[in-house]
Amino acid sequence: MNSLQLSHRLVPELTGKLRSRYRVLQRVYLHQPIGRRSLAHVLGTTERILRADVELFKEQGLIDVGPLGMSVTEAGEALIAELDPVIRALDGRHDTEHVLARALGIEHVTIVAGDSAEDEIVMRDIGHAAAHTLRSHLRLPCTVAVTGGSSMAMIADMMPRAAQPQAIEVLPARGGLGERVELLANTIASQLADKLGGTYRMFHVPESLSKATAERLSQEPSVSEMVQRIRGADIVIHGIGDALTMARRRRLDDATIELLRSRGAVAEAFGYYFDAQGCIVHVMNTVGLRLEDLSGIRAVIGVAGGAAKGAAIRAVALAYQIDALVTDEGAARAIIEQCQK
Amino acid sequence: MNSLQLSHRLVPELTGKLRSRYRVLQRVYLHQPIGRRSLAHVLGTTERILRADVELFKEQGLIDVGPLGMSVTEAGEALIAELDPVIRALDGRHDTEHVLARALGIEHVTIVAGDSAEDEIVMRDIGHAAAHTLRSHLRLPCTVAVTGGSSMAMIADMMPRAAQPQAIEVLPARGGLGERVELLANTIASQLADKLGGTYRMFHVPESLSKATAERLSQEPSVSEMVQRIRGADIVIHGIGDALTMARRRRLDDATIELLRSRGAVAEAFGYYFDAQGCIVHVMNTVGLRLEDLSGIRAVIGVAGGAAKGAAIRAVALAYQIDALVTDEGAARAIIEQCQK
DNA sequence: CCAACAGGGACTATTTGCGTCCCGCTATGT
DNA sequence: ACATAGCGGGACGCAAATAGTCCCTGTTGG
Repeated sequence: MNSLQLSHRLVPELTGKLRSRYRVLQRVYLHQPIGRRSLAHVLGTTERILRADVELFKEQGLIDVGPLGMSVTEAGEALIAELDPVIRALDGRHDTEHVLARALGIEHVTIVAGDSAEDEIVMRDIGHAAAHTLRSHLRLPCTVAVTGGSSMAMIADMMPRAAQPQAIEVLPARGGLGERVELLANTIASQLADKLGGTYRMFHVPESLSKATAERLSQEPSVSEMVQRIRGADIVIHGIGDALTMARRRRLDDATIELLRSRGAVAEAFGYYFDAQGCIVHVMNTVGLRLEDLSGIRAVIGVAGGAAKGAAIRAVALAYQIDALVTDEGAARAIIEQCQK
Repeated sequence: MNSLQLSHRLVPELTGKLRSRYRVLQRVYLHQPIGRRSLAHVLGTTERILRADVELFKEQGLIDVGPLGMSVTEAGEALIAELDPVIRALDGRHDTEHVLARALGIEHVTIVAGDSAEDEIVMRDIGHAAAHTLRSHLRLPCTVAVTGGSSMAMIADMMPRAAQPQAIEVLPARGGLGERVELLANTIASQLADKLGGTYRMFHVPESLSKATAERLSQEPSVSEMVQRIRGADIVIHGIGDALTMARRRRLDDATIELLRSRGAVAEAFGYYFDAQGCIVHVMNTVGLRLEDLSGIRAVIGVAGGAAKGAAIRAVALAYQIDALVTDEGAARAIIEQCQK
């Protein structure tokens, strides 16, 4: 029982204020630089009510105010980091993390507050937490394989920039997925490498190949070398998608979509589609990381948020061994509900 | 850095409330049963302002309200105990304790909030803390020697009653001191033994004997046996007095008082008078514990509070080895001031 | 050069907190 | 047995802190 929980008995209004102020400070951090007005809009409160908080933060030296808006100082950033586990324990996320860890057989689960489906900024927080998780798993020298997707893009965005070059190589886990360039694994690998002070390699392989073409392509020396590198990565960090959403985003043909639907596909991860029991129901014909490679990889990190992702997360956790999961309260609730059924 | 100190950055108004509420709850505990009106009077606030706190405590199940007033529940008592170190650290007493411990060469110093000279209830708190200290030093079976005085009486009063008999023998350290029966070492020994579930022995020896009579008395078998027991005690817990105050209370003759004054006596403990350097300037001719016996005793616990006792505490700390000191902020401040001179 | 958004100030409405006075109840002492 | 002192709790009204609203000025970026 820590001192805060004890104090809660004597000053119950404490926790509410602490949480709300933490939330405000964290939002400033995630949005910085940002003005009071937009912050108020984002947080769903009024501007006036934020002024009290902002003035407090300012005199505590937690934020700087500039012409572009507010941004948190180093001290503020440190406070956010130090207070994170406190808040986490305070609203029971710490307990939920353990429940989830046991239910899914994942060693380390991190749940950020909110639901990224309802509030897009929660995605940034997931990115922040996932960046932290990734960094904690790095052991130099190190090869990191990444997938595409919005969660992954956010990780690269929220990753703090390394002061010095580091012996890290970032690779895309598979050929291109998705259509928007900023969500491609190649793009994300380059951004992440940039932030980490490491190097990256691109991997240009078209999607939806015929099986024969894919195999021939794999035998090309340049491709084959990349595939070797990827399969020998130390860390894989990947998004977890909803099967049908991903299928549509990849413009799969109607027949395949119907196949997925009929086989009860709920989850997608690096080109594999899984049903609720974690069985593979479909595989994309692309080149790169295969499911069977995962067992040889030191750390497999999954990232996904939003209530709709609950089923998908649970499915992939059944399908293969995940070492660390970063998600949000929305997804966590959904998973726990599913497990109780 | 604990969670409360971290939270203080985001919710600074919190600590003030926590402290004041803790103070209120603690006062209820020390005065129980007590009504809102008298509590308000004691705390120097208004009744109305306490109502908010009291209602909170009630709904938190920390106090019971009865026709005789309020009293704290077991849960409340536990909370007070658990929160004590938190508050102690919060208002810097924890640091002061370490400063004092180093300055006086005492291993364990406990400082309770307030000044018992200004507020008599602080004496109860000292008693409470000293009772706790004493209990923490008990190793059964155990012999405890006690002196007289108001501090000591308060310890017996605040000592929680043991559920079962325990192998503890409580003895008066020396012959009777003081005039009021409730402050006599014999009385306190019996009360303390009662609370601890132990046994006690009385020791009736008149004060201010001639040296010859005292020596003859010591050779009486019954007296001699008691003296042996006392000198072999495991724990000595004693009050520390101001020299002149004690001299007057014991109705010493004017010549002796003048002697004490001329020799710069500032402190008194179990019949010995010390100057500011800790040198013995006078000894009462009574029978019982001698200064030289202290070195063979496992734990010597000193208890004294109030700004006026500062010099006395410092003097006895120089005179002999004290293992644990229980005092208040008033005395602590006085000691630190003295040391800086 | 101007539109947009930044922080900060001023005024008002609302809520909360607190002082004050009162009542009914129950132990306690005569 | 009764009077009384002390208990908790209710009610009302004022004052102060809090929050809503509107406005002003400076900076930035197209």
